[in-house]
Amino acid sequence: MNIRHLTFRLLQVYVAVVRSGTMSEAARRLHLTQPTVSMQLKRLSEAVGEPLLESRQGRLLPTEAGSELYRASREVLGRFDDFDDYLAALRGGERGRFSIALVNTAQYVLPRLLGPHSQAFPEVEITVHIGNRRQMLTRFERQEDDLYVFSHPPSLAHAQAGRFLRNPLVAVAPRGHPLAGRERIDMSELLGERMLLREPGSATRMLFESWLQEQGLTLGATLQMASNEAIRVGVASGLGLAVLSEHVLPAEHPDIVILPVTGLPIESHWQFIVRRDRRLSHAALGFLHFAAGHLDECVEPRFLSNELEGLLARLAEVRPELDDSAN
Amino acid sequence: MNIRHLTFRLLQVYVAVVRSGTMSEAARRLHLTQPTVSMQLKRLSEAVGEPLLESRQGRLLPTEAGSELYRASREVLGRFDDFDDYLAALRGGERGRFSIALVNTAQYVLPRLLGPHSQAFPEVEITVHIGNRRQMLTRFERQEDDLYVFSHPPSLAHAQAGRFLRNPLVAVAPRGHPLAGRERIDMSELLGERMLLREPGSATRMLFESWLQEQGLTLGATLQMASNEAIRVGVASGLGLAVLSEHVLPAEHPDIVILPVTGLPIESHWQFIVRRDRRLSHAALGFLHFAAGHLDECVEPRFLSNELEGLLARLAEVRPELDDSAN
DNA sequence: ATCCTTTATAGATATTTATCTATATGGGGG
DNA sequence: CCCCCATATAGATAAATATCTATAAAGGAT
Repeated sequence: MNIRHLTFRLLQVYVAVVRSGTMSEAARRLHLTQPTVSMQLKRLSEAVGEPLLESRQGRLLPTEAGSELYRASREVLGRFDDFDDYLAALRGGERGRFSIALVNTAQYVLPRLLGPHSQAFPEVEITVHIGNRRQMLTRFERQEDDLYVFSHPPSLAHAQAGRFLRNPLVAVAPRGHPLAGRERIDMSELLGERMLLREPGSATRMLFESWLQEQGLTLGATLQMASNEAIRVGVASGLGLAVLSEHVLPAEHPDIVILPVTGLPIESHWQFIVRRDRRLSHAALGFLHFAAGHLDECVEPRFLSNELEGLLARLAEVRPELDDSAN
Repeated sequence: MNIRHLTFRLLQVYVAVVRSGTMSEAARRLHLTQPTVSMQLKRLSEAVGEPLLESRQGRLLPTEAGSELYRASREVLGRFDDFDDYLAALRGGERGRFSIALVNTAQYVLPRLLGPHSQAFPEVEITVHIGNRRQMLTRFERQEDDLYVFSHPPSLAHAQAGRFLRNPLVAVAPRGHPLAGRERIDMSELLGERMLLREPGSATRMLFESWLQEQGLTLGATLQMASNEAIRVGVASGLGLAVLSEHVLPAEHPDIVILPVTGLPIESHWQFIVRRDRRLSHAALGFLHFAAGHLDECVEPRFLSNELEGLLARLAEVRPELDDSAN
């Protein structure tokens, strides 16, 4: 049997003929003319190298080889119908896989979105990468992930961004600190205190430092710690003060107070970043849609800042071009 | 996904590419040029409507959709490989189905061939039809079977024949009959006896009657019985004499004797008859081959008359033309 | 940066496919 | 014996397929 010139269409026609028992009838069902069907069948028969049908009292009945071909055809066509379903699920974002890279601080809120999404789409497999801003930038350059979360996007030449959450940086002190009761504090008053800082390369530190520079201030004593968690605990236990994302504080934080420093909080926003040059997986796109629609149910209202619809709209515009050129 | 323009060839190429991880390598293996493979892949990708492969550190790795397509392709190609095996078995006569129509008398010997054949090819399903000559002729006209066994073939315009077994008709009498001890008997001496005859339309009766006519003889009293079995028992129990196929007698037949009538036995031969206008199923052809090769092991040497090789040679000649025109 | 390998695109062509209309052929039922 | 339905063949054509060679572009490794 010569499999080379076997098309799925041919099998469809054949199945239709076996089902209806006559070529003319099959032709009508397939919206083809009878000679067309006749030819197709002849081709198929030649490809197989055996007669497939024989006329018995006006009906076309499959021969031995024909019956087996019919079985094979149905299985094969069925398999590709399944594949079609699979594709549909993939396209609907109900299935598939994507990876997302977060800067450290975002890990305090992203689970609020990822959790409900997994609930809604259990077939979608998500890989989360967490690290500081510098590490995330490297991943971004290497195009290792579908989605990225930054406060300040890297060059937008190759990417598009959409804000979704406020990320205010606040100054914190241990409960009982001398400044804790004050109604208004100037940053300069804090410079004498030891400040706990994240490592260079952290987004929080970067933001804080550039804000200080704007204010023309310089830090006194500092202590570097590699995680927000460590800093929070450090502050609570009197190691020093710090400026960090409000999201890092638990809902209840009896041992820590936020200082009403003039000029704070430093406002920043987390945003989803999507590379322009990498095709976004359906699953990732599905997640963005999910986030756009359910963000308000997943985070506290005061942090809401949902500009994802805009991002989705822009993505939808660019997509078609990519579709054709892609691989 | 547009299944219309999906060919098996395309899937083969795709599978080769996924396996080797590069298009160039796949092209070499398939004895194609690299641009060819590139184009094919592009077409496939368009048919599916999704990118299938992405380049990761120099290797082409399937995307989510690509992996599923790979799975589907392998299953589908595998299914058709199986179909190919099935066809091969069919062609080799190892599998399939055929039907054979026998005149009554032949049922005493045909099982000797059919049995061993079934032993050798258990996957071949055989339908046997048995009746008298007239019934078999009707089946033959209607092309209801693959093979027929006659002593005297019908018009050979639409058929080919090959002898395979002597079918001598002998005169029999009950043991102890007055003529039983004689060394030579003339047929005319038997005409006074009552003769047991098969029904009109039976081959045995037809042969016997035409022989009588040649000899210018006419029967006296007759008694008609519908089966060879009945006649044999009838003769044994003294109902009369008969002329019947030697094959009808069991190996040991203590209550019946064969009379040495001058001019007997009437020589005839059984032959396999194959219609020219109906394509012979592989299974039937396989049986003829089997018969040609194993006849001598299956029947007593004195009945042997194997001219099947000639039939097979003639069939092999005609076949090719049919092959093309056959549906 | 530069070279090598891999992939993609362009341009070309013979073949095949998919499909039609018109017509011939053939087998059963009255 | 003729008519009707089904099937097959012929002839035609636009589209697509399968392939090639030559060349450009892209991505990694040195």
